[in-house]
Amino acid sequence: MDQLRETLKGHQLRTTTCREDVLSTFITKKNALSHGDLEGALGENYDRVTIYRTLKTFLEKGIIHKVLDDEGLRYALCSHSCSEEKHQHDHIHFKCSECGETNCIENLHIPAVQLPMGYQAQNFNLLIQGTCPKCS
Amino acid sequence: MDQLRETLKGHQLRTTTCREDVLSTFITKKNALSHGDLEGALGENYDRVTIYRTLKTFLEKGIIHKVLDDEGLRYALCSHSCSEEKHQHDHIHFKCSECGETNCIENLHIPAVQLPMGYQAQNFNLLIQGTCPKCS
DNA sequence: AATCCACTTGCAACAGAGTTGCAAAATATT
DNA sequence: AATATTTTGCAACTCTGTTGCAAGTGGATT
Repeated sequence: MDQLRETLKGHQLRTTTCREDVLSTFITKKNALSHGDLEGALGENYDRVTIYRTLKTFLEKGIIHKVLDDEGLRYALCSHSCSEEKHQHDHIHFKCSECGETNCIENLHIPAVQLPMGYQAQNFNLLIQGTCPKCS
Repeated sequence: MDQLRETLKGHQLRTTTCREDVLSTFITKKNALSHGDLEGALGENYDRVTIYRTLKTFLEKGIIHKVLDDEGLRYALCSHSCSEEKHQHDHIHFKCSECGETNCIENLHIPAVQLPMGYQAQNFNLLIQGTCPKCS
């Protein structure tokens, strides 16, 4: 529980109960979470707006990153400690069509892609859909 | 202009002016379009709701597919004729951070990825962000 | 532990995106 | 031209996300 305070302090953030609870939710559930998921988990305790603002702050500080699939926007913890300046920008996410969960796949590189002339790539985001180990 | 009617008929759709105009917009502008883009282009002529429903219909019939980036949802024409049953599911999209346009990159395969044990992939969606030929 | 300032929260109100029900209009078929 | 079926426009609504502001809290200082 003190680890939470450490993480927040490490990103120059005041420790508030909402931030601790949101961060802790991301850590215990390991999959990507939408605002709605968090509202479901903590909604009694905090205002909708506060959760939105917490997510925005965590994004800016590099604690979480956006995850997109055709159902909408989710967030997941950044694996290697990202900071405000330095972000790890290549992500692979796996969305299970059975259980609907989306997870980051760590320790896996996106293979190089030969882009046509003139395109300059900055970052890559791969979304794989299929069946996860739990559901197959 | 008659090609539009052919395409619609080919997907068992009645030809209406709205559908023709939406389809024609996708063909002339070649990049991915959001509902807002279409509303901007044709908004005087058709109701918001009608454009939403047209997009939904086109999606179901496999005429267009979803394209996602962190700014939201867009749609783009399916390259090889997709049908209601058979969809080409691997897509590479390039989003230019300068001009904001998102385009499908055709004729380019996503290299194989070694997924951890237990994961079964069905389709791949790669979003590359960077600078496009026009802007570099 | 009391004070202070800056930051954070809750509330209300708003803006935008997307959906649904229903009556009127348009399409394709005979 | 008449018909059944599909599509459209309108109104109303839901869901997601944002903004301004006053009240409350965190944490550094004394």
